[in-house]
Amino acid sequence: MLLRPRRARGLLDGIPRRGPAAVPGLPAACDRAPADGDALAAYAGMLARGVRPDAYTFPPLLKAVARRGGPAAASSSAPAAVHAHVVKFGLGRGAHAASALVAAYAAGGDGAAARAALLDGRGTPAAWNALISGHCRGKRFGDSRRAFVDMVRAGAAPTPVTYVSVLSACGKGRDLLLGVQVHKRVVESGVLPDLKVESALVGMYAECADMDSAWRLFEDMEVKNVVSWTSLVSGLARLGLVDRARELFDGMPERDAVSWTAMIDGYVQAARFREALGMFREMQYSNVRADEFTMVSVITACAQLGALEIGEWARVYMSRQGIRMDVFVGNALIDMYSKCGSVERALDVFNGMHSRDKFTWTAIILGLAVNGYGEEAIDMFHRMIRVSEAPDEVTFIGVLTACTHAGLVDKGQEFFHSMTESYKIAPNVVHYGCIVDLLGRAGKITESLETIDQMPMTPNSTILGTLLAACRVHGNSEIGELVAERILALDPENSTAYILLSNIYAKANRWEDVRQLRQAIMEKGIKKEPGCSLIEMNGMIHEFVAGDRYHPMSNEIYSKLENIIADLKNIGYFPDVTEVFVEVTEEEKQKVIYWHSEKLAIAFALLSSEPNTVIRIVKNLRMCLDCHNAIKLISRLYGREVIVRDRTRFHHFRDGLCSCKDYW
DNA sequence: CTAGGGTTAG
Repeated sequence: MLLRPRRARGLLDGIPRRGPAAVPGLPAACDRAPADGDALAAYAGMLARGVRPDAYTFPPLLKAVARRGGPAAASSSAPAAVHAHVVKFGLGRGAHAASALVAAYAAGGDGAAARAALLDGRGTPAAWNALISGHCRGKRFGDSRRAFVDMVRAGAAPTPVTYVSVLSACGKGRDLLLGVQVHKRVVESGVLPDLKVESALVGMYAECADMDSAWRLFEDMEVKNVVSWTSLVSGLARLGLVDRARELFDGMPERDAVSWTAMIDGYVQAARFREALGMFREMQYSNVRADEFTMVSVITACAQLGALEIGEWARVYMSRQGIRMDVFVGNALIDMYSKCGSVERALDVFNGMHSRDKFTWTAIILGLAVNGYGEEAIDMFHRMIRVSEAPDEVTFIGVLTACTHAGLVDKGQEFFHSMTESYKIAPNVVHYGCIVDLLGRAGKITESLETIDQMPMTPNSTILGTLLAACRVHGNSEIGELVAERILALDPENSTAYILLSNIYAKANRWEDVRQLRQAIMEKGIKKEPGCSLIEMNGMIHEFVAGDRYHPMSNEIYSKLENIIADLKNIGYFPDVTEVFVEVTEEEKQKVIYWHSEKLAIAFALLSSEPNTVIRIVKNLRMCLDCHNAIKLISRLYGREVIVRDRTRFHHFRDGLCSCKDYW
C-alpha cells in the first residue's frame, strides 16, 4: 500500500527561484555556506528547466528538509511534501527514495509515517537502518532502539550500518543494557573487524560512562582513526576528567574540528573557560578550520567570562570564515550578549534570526529579565505563545525572574499557577525559589517563608539562602536567624549563611552577635570564598582577587584607587564598613573594603579604557553594600556606565543609580 | 541508511 502524503502541494511555497545557484544536478553549486533553502531552490530550478527528477534527486533533498525541520519541528510537513513529488514522478517504489523518506519522517518526529514508508520500501535492511538512524537524528533514542528490536523481530538482517546507528542510540540514550546486547550480536555476526562499528562500540561505552570497556575495545582496535580517539576524549571530558582527556588529546596522531571542539567544550563543561579560549587559539594555530559547533562552545565560554570583545570577535571571525550562523550559534550569541549586559545586541541577534526555537525564546526572555527589562521579557513570552512555541520549565524561570525585576508580585504568582494549569509543567524548587525571591523583594518575608514550608519538596540551602538574602535587605533578623539555622543544619560549611546573618546583625547594630558569629566561623575553620572579579580589556581577561598584588599594573591600580576614593569623598562618599566580616581595627576595615575585587577592577578599567566606554565586570560573589554605593557614585562622577554581573543578578550603574533599585 | 563535538536555570 502506498502511503498517501498528507500535503501534496506547497513544497516550493516561499522558496525563491534563484538564478545561477539553481543549476540542475548541482544543488551544492554555490560558493557560500549552504543556507537552509538552497537544496529546495536548486530543485525548483531543476523543475523550472524541465529536468525530470530521478532516483538520485530525492535523498539529498530529503536530507535538506529534514535538517530544516529538525527535531524541534515535529509537525513539519516538509517530508510529506517531498513525498508527494516522489510519488508524482513514479519513484515511490525505489529503494533509495524509500529509505530517504523513512529517515526524513523519523527525523522529523513522524514515526507513523516513517513506519508506513518503511513498508513502502518493503522493509529492506536499508529502510530499517533509515528508521533507526532517523529517530536518532531526531533525538528520540528510545524510538531508535525500539526500531532495532522490531527489525530483529521482523527477521531483517542487521548490517554494519544497523549496528553503527543503534549503538549511537544506545550511547546517547545511556542504555548500556541494550548496548551490551548489541555488542554481543556484533561479535557473533562476524562483521568485525570494522572501523566504524568498533568506533561506535567505543563511543557507546564512553557515553554510558563505562570507560574501562571503551578503553579495552579501543586498545584492541587494529585500525584506529580520529573518530575513535575523539570518542574517548569526549567520554573522559564528560566524566569531568578534563585533564586526562587533554593528555589523550595531546597524544592523538591527528585532530580535526570535532576533536578540537570536544576538547574545547570539555573545558567549558568543567567551567575552565579561559582554558577553553586558549584551546581555541591553539586550534587556529594548528590550521584546523572551526565550524559552528566549535563556535557555540567558544561563545559559551565568552558568555560565562563576560568577555564581550572576544565574543564580538568570534562573530566577525565567523562571517570572515563563512561559518554558518545556525540556531545553536544564534542562541549562544543571545545568551552571550545577555550575560555581558548588552541587551541591545542580544535583541539584534534575536531579530536577525531566520528560525527560532524554544531555546531562542527562552534565551531572550532570560536575557531581558536578568538585565532588568521585566516588562519586555513578559511581552516576549506572549509573542512566544503567539507563534506556538511551547515554553518549558526554563522559560518559566525567565518569566518569573522578569516579574521579580518588574516588581509584579501578583502577575508572577499568576504565571506560576499557569505553569500547572495551562502548560502542564510541574514547578521545581528553582521555580519556588523565584516566588520566594518575588515575595522577598516585595518585603513579604512571612509569605515567602510560607511558600518554602508549603512547597511539595524539601527546601535546599539555595532556596533558604534566597529568603535569607531577602531578610538582609529588609532587616528582618527574627526570620533571618531561623532561616540561617535551617541552612546551617543542612550545610554546616555554608559561609554565605554566616555572612548574610552577620550582615543582618550588623544592620541591627547587634555587634556582640556579629562578634560571636565571627568567632564561630573561625573555630569551625570555615573559609569564606574569596571575592574575585573579571574584566576584559583588549581581548585579555584580567582577574582581581580582593587585596591581591598580582596584576602587573598593581602599583598604578592601587594609587588610582586612592585617587578615586578621595574624589568620591569629595562628593559625599562615606565608607560603609558594616558588612566587613573580618575581625580587624576600624582603620583596617576601610582598607578591606577599598580593596574589594570589583573596586580594583574599576580602578584598572579607569586607567586602561577609553573615556565614556562601558565598564563590564563579572563577580563571583554578591556585591557588598559599600561597593554598590561606591560604584553608583563612580558612575555619576566619571560619567561611566558600569555593569556588574553578580552571582545572582545584574547591576547596571548609570548616573548614580542602579538598575536593581538597591535590592539584591 | 553509517561512528566522534554544540544552546537555556541552579
